[in-house]
Amino acid sequence: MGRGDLEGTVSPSGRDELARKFVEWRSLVLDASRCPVRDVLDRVGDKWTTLIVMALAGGPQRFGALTRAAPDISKRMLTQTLRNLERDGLVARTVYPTKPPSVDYRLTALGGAMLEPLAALIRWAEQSHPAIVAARRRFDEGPAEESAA
Amino acid sequence: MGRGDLEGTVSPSGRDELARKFVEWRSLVLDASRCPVRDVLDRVGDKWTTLIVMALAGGPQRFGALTRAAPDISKRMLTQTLRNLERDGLVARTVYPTKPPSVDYRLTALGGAMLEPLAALIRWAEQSHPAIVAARRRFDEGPAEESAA
DNA sequence: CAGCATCCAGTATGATACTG
DNA sequence: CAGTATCATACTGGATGCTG
Repeated sequence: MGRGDLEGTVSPSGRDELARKFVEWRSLVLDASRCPVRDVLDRVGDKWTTLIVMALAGGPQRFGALTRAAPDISKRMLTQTLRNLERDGLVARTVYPTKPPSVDYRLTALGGAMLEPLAALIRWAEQSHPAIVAARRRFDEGPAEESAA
Repeated sequence: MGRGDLEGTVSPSGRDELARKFVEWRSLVLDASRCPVRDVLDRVGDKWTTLIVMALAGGPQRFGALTRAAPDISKRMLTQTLRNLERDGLVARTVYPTKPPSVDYRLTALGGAMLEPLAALIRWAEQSHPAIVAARRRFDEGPAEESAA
Protein backbone atom coordinates (compact mmCIF):
# COMPACT_ATOMS: atom_id res chain seq x y z
CA MET A 1 0.00 0.00 0.00
CA GLY A 2 1.98 2.94 -1.29
CA ARG A 3 -0.57 5.38 -0.02
CA GLY A 4 0.06 4.54 3.60
CA ASP A 5 3.71 5.54 3.81
CA LEU A 6 4.91 8.20 6.18
CA GLU A 7 7.05 10.98 4.94
CA GLY A 8 10.52 10.65 6.40
CA THR A 9 11.18 14.34 6.75
CA VAL A 10 9.06 14.75 9.84
CA SER A 11 10.83 14.32 13.14
CA PRO A 12 9.90 10.84 14.28
CA SER A 13 10.67 11.26 17.95
CA GLY A 14 7.88 13.60 18.84
CA ARG A 15 5.62 11.69 16.53
CA ASP A 16 6.15 8.39 18.25
CA GLU A 17 5.72 9.83 21.67
CA LEU A 18 2.54 11.56 20.70
CA ALA A 19 1.14 8.49 19.09
CA ARG A 20 1.67 6.48 22.24
CA LYS A 21 0.38 9.26 24.40
CA PHE A 22 -2.71 9.44 22.29
CA VAL A 23 -3.54 5.82 22.90
CA GLU A 24 -3.40 6.24 26.67
CA TRP A 25 -5.15 9.49 26.39
CA ARG A 26 -8.03 8.19 24.37
CA SER A 27 -8.85 5.54 26.92
CA LEU A 28 -8.92 8.22 29.58
CA VAL A 29 -11.26 10.28 27.48
CA LEU A 30 -13.51 7.32 27.04
CA ASP A 31 -13.40 6.55 30.73
CA ALA A 32 -13.71 9.91 32.31
CA SER A 33 -14.78 12.12 29.43
CA ARG A 34 -12.45 14.57 31.11
CA CYS A 35 -8.84 13.52 30.84
CA PRO A 36 -5.99 15.34 32.55
CA VAL A 37 -4.59 16.67 29.34
CA ARG A 38 -7.79 18.19 28.08
CA ASP A 39 -8.48 19.52 31.49
CA VAL A 40 -5.24 21.48 31.49
CA LEU A 41 -5.06 22.26 27.80
CA ASP A 42 -8.46 23.88 27.87
CA ARG A 43 -6.93 26.49 30.10
CA VAL A 44 -4.03 27.09 27.78
CA GLY A 45 -6.58 27.43 25.05
CA ASP A 46 -8.66 30.19 26.49
CA LYS A 47 -8.08 33.60 25.21
CA TRP A 48 -6.08 35.23 28.00
CA THR A 49 -4.36 32.59 30.09
CA THR A 50 -1.17 32.32 28.09
CA LEU A 51 -0.93 36.07 27.79
CA ILE A 52 -1.22 36.54 31.55
CA VAL A 53 1.25 33.77 32.29
CA MET A 54 3.70 35.40 29.95
CA ALA A 55 3.15 38.76 31.55
CA LEU A 56 3.93 37.18 34.91
CA ALA A 57 7.03 35.44 33.62
CA GLY A 58 9.09 38.53 34.37
CA GLY A 59 8.04 38.65 38.00
CA PRO A 60 5.11 39.61 40.22
CA GLN A 61 2.67 42.10 38.80
CA ARG A 62 -0.11 44.12 40.24
CA PHE A 63 -3.60 44.00 38.85
CA GLY A 64 -3.31 47.37 37.21
CA ALA A 65 0.02 46.50 35.68
CA LEU A 66 -1.54 43.44 34.10
CA THR A 67 -4.34 45.57 32.74
CA ARG A 68 -1.79 47.81 31.09
CA ALA A 69 0.22 44.83 29.89
CA ALA A 70 -2.76 43.52 27.96
CA PRO A 71 -4.72 46.63 27.08
CA ASP A 72 -7.42 44.79 25.24
CA ILE A 73 -8.45 42.67 28.19
CA SER A 74 -11.43 43.73 30.24
CA LYS A 75 -11.26 43.81 34.03
CA ARG A 76 -13.84 41.12 34.11
CA MET A 77 -11.80 38.75 31.99
CA LEU A 78 -8.57 39.59 33.76
CA THR A 79 -10.13 38.82 37.10
CA GLN A 80 -11.63 35.61 35.87
CA THR A 81 -8.41 34.46 34.24
CA LEU A 82 -6.43 35.20 37.37
CA ARG A 83 -8.98 33.41 39.52
CA ASN A 84 -8.73 30.31 37.41
CA LEU A 85 -4.96 30.40 37.53
CA GLU A 86 -5.07 30.89 41.26
CA ARG A 87 -7.54 28.09 41.70
CA ASP A 88 -5.28 25.78 39.74
CA GLY A 89 -2.34 26.74 41.91
CA LEU A 90 -0.42 28.25 39.02
CA VAL A 91 -0.56 31.78 40.33
CA ALA A 92 -0.38 33.12 43.87
CA ARG A 93 -2.44 36.13 44.85
CA THR A 94 -1.24 38.39 47.64
CA VAL A 95 -3.30 41.19 49.12
CA TYR A 96 -1.57 44.09 50.81
CA PRO A 97 -4.06 45.82 53.10
CA THR A 98 -2.88 49.29 52.16
CA LYS A 99 -5.24 52.04 51.26
CA PRO A 100 -6.14 51.93 48.53
CA PRO A 101 -5.60 48.19 48.50
CA SER A 102 -2.99 46.64 46.27
CA VAL A 103 -2.81 43.06 45.11
CA ASP A 104 -0.09 41.29 43.31
CA TYR A 105 0.08 38.11 41.37
CA ARG A 106 3.05 35.90 40.80
CA LEU A 107 3.66 32.52 39.27
CA THR A 108 4.00 29.68 41.72
CA ALA A 109 6.58 26.98 41.21
CA LEU A 110 3.85 24.98 39.51
CA GLY A 111 3.01 27.85 37.23
CA GLY A 112 6.63 28.57 36.51
CA ALA A 113 7.08 25.01 35.35
CA MET A 114 4.65 25.75 32.55
CA LEU A 115 6.88 28.41 31.06
CA GLU A 116 9.27 26.04 29.35
CA PRO A 117 6.74 24.02 27.40
CA LEU A 118 4.81 27.17 26.69
CA ALA A 119 7.93 28.81 25.34
CA ALA A 120 8.50 25.83 23.09
CA LEU A 121 5.02 26.11 21.66
CA ILE A 122 5.35 29.83 21.16
CA ARG A 123 8.70 29.39 19.48
CA TRP A 124 7.07 26.96 17.09
CA ALA A 125 4.18 29.31 16.49
CA GLU A 126 6.48 32.15 15.61
CA GLN A 127 8.62 30.08 13.32
CA SER A 128 5.66 28.55 11.55
CA HIS A 129 3.53 31.61 11.23
CA PRO A 130 4.85 32.75 7.83
CA ALA A 131 4.34 29.29 6.39
CA ILE A 132 0.87 29.10 7.87
CA VAL A 133 -0.11 32.47 6.48
CA ALA A 134 1.16 31.41 3.08
CA ALA A 135 -0.75 28.15 3.29
CA ARG A 136 -3.92 30.00 4.13
CA ARG A 137 -3.63 32.29 1.17
CA ARG A 138 -3.00 29.33 -1.10
CA PHE A 139 -6.01 27.55 0.33
CA ASP A 140 -8.31 30.52 0.08
CA GLU A 141 -7.37 31.42 -3.46
CA GLY A 142 -6.67 28.15 -5.17
CA PRO A 143 -9.67 25.86 -5.78
CA ALA A 144 -7.57 23.13 -4.12
CA GLU A 145 -7.54 20.49 -6.80
CA GLU A 146 -5.82 17.63 -5.00
CA SER A 147 -6.55 13.98 -5.51
CA ALA A 148 -4.66 10.73 -5.69
CA ALA A 149 -3.58 9.47 -9.07
CA MET B 1 11.50 44.39 49.74
CA GLY B 2 10.42 40.97 50.89
CA ARG B 3 7.32 41.06 48.80
CA GLY B 4 9.04 41.58 45.50
CA ASP B 5 11.42 38.63 45.50
CA LEU B 6 11.17 35.82 43.04
CA GLU B 7 11.22 32.30 44.28
CA GLY B 8 14.45 30.65 43.22
CA THR B 9 12.93 27.25 42.65
CA VAL B 10 11.34 28.17 39.36
CA SER B 11 13.44 27.47 36.29
CA PRO B 12 14.75 30.85 35.26
CA SER B 13 15.57 29.98 31.67
CA GLY B 14 12.03 29.62 30.40
CA ARG B 15 11.00 32.52 32.52
CA ASP B 16 13.52 34.88 31.00
CA GLU B 17 12.74 33.83 27.50
CA LEU B 18 9.04 34.25 28.01
CA ALA B 19 9.47 37.62 29.60
CA ARG B 20 11.41 38.88 26.60
CA LYS B 21 9.02 37.24 24.21
CA PHE B 22 6.16 38.91 25.93
CA VAL B 23 7.60 42.35 25.37
CA GLU B 24 7.91 41.79 21.63
CA TRP B 25 4.59 40.10 21.59
CA ARG B 26 2.77 42.87 23.32
CA SER B 27 3.90 45.44 20.79
CA LEU B 28 2.61 43.20 18.04
CA VAL B 29 -0.70 42.91 19.79
CA LEU B 30 -0.89 46.63 20.09
CA ASP B 31 0.07 47.08 16.48
CA ALA B 32 -1.91 44.47 14.73
CA SER B 33 -4.39 43.34 17.36
CA ARG B 34 -3.68 39.95 15.87
CA CYS B 35 -0.18 38.74 16.60
CA PRO B 36 1.28 35.57 15.12
CA VAL B 37 1.33 33.77 18.42
CA ARG B 38 -2.28 34.36 19.24
CA ASP B 39 -3.19 33.52 15.72
CA VAL B 40 -1.66 30.10 16.02
CA LEU B 41 -2.36 29.46 19.67
CA ASP B 42 -6.04 30.03 19.15
CA ARG B 43 -6.02 26.93 17.02
CA VAL B 44 -4.26 24.90 19.66
CA GLY B 45 -6.87 26.15 22.03
CA ASP B 46 -9.91 24.94 20.25
CA LYS B 47 -11.48 21.82 21.47
CA TRP B 48 -10.41 19.29 18.90
CA THR B 49 -7.30 20.42 17.12
CA THR B 50 -4.74 18.95 19.48
CA LEU B 51 -6.68 15.72 19.69
CA ILE B 52 -6.74 15.35 15.92
CA VAL B 53 -3.09 16.24 15.57
CA MET B 54 -2.28 13.60 18.13
CA ALA B 55 -4.42 11.08 16.34
CA LEU B 56 -2.51 11.82 13.16
CA ALA B 57 0.85 11.56 14.88
CA GLY B 58 0.89 7.83 14.28
CA GLY B 59 0.37 8.17 10.54
CA PRO B 60 -2.31 8.95 7.97
CA GLN B 61 -5.87 8.30 9.00
CA ARG B 62 -9.12 8.14 7.19
CA PHE B 63 -12.07 10.25 8.13
CA GLY B 64 -13.91 7.35 9.67
CA ALA B 65 -10.86 6.26 11.61
CA LEU B 66 -10.61 9.70 13.12
CA THR B 67 -14.25 9.57 14.06
CA ARG B 68 -13.61 6.35 15.91
CA ALA B 69 -10.42 7.72 17.45
CA ALA B 70 -12.34 10.53 19.07
CA PRO B 71 -15.79 9.09 19.61
CA ASP B 72 -17.16 12.21 21.18
CA ILE B 73 -16.48 14.42 18.19
CA SER B 74 -19.28 15.15 15.79
CA LYS B 75 -18.80 14.87 12.05
CA ARG B 76 -19.40 18.55 11.78
CA MET B 77 -16.61 19.44 14.17
CA LEU B 78 -14.24 16.86 12.75
CA THR B 79 -14.71 18.25 9.28
CA GLN B 80 -14.30 21.78 10.46
CA THR B 81 -11.19 21.01 12.48
CA LEU B 82 -9.63 19.17 9.58
CA ARG B 83 -10.46 22.01 7.22
CA ASN B 84 -8.77 24.51 9.46
CA LEU B 85 -5.71 22.31 9.75
CA GLU B 86 -5.67 21.85 6.03
CA ARG B 87 -6.07 25.52 5.42
CA ASP B 88 -3.14 26.25 7.70
CA GLY B 89 -1.03 23.72 5.85
CA LEU B 90 -0.62 21.49 8.88
CA VAL B 91 -2.56 18.60 7.44
CA ALA B 92 -2.74 17.27 3.91
CA ARG B 93 -6.00 15.90 2.58
CA THR B 94 -5.96 13.24 -0.10
CA VAL B 95 -9.02 12.01 -1.94
CA TYR B 96 -9.05 8.54 -3.50
CA PRO B 97 -11.74 8.41 -6.16
CA THR B 98 -12.88 4.95 -5.20
CA LYS B 99 -16.47 4.05 -4.73
CA PRO B 100 -17.50 4.81 -2.09
CA PRO B 101 -14.93 7.57 -1.84
CA SER B 102 -12.22 7.47 0.74
CA VAL B 103 -10.17 10.34 2.05
CA ASP B 104 -7.16 10.35 4.24
CA TYR B 105 -5.46 12.98 6.27
CA ARG B 106 -1.85 13.17 7.28
CA LEU B 107 0.39 15.66 8.96
CA THR B 108 2.53 17.74 6.67
CA ALA B 109 6.11 18.56 7.59
CA LEU B 110 4.79 21.80 9.02
CA GLY B 111 2.22 19.97 11.07
CA GLY B 112 4.72 17.38 12.20
CA ALA B 113 6.93 20.12 13.54
CA MET B 114 4.21 20.96 15.99
CA LEU B 115 4.38 17.57 17.62
CA GLU B 116 7.47 18.24 19.69
CA PRO B 117 6.31 21.40 21.42
CA LEU B 118 2.88 19.90 21.78
CA ALA B 119 4.38 16.83 23.42
CA ALA B 120 6.27 19.06 25.83
CA LEU B 121 3.09 20.82 26.84
CA ILE B 122 1.23 17.57 27.25
CA ARG B 123 4.03 16.13 29.32
CA TRP B 124 3.80 19.13 31.56
CA ALA B 125 0.04 18.82 31.77
CA GLU B 126 0.22 15.21 32.81
CA GLN B 127 2.87 15.82 35.41
CA SER B 128 1.10 18.80 36.86
CA HIS B 129 -2.40 17.47 36.83
CA PRO B 130 -2.36 15.91 40.30
CA ALA B 131 -0.99 19.11 41.80
CA ILE B 132 -3.57 21.15 39.94
CA VAL B 133 -6.41 18.98 41.09
CA ALA B 134 -5.16 19.25 44.66
CA ALA B 135 -4.89 23.00 44.35
CA ARG B 136 -8.42 23.21 43.06
CA ARG B 137 -9.80 21.28 45.96
CA ARG B 138 -7.90 23.46 48.40
CA PHE B 139 -9.21 26.56 46.68
CA ASP B 140 -12.79 25.40 46.55
CA GLU B 141 -12.94 24.25 50.15
CA GLY B 142 -10.74 26.64 52.07
CA PRO B 143 -12.03 30.21 52.37
CA ALA B 144 -8.59 31.23 51.06
CA GLU B 145 -7.39 33.52 53.83
CA GLU B 146 -4.18 34.83 52.34
CA SER B 147 -2.83 38.28 52.92
CA ALA B 148 0.51 39.90 53.50
CA ALA B 149 1.63 40.43 57.08
C1' DC C 1 -17.91 6.83 3.40
C1' DA C 2 -17.21 11.56 3.59
C1' DG C 3 -19.17 15.90 3.95
C1' DC C 4 -22.40 19.88 3.95
C1' DA C 5 -26.53 22.82 5.55
C1' DT C 6 -29.56 24.10 9.00
C1' DC C 7 -31.13 24.83 13.42
C1' DC C 8 -30.36 25.39 18.32
C1' DA C 9 -28.27 25.68 23.12
C1' DG C 10 -24.55 26.76 26.04
C1' DT C 11 -20.68 29.33 26.95
C1' DA C 12 -17.15 32.72 26.42
C1' DT C 13 -16.37 37.40 26.18
C1' DG C 14 -17.23 42.32 26.19
C1' DA C 15 -19.49 46.85 27.89
C1' DT C 16 -21.01 49.23 31.54
C1' DA C 17 -21.98 50.66 36.05
C1' DC C 18 -21.37 50.08 40.95
C1' DT C 19 -18.44 49.04 45.54
C1' DG C 20 -14.90 48.61 49.46
C1' DC D 1 -6.87 50.28 43.11
C1' DA D 2 -9.05 46.11 42.63
C1' DG D 3 -12.51 44.22 41.99
C1' DT D 4 -18.13 42.60 41.50
C1' DA D 5 -22.78 42.53 39.22
C1' DT D 6 -25.59 42.68 35.39
C1' DC D 7 -26.78 42.67 30.79
C1' DA D 8 -26.00 41.92 25.83
C1' DT D 9 -23.94 39.34 22.24
C1' DA D 10 -21.03 36.48 19.37
C1' DC D 11 -19.16 32.39 18.76
C1' DT D 12 -18.56 27.33 19.63
C1' DG D 13 -20.05 23.17 19.32
C1' DG D 14 -23.82 19.48 19.12
C1' DA D 15 -27.98 17.15 16.75
C1' DT D 16 -30.10 16.03 12.70
C1' DG D 17 -31.09 15.23 7.99
C1' DC D 18 -29.56 15.42 3.10
C1' DT D 19 -26.13 14.50 -0.84
C1' DG D 20 -22.70 12.38 -4.01
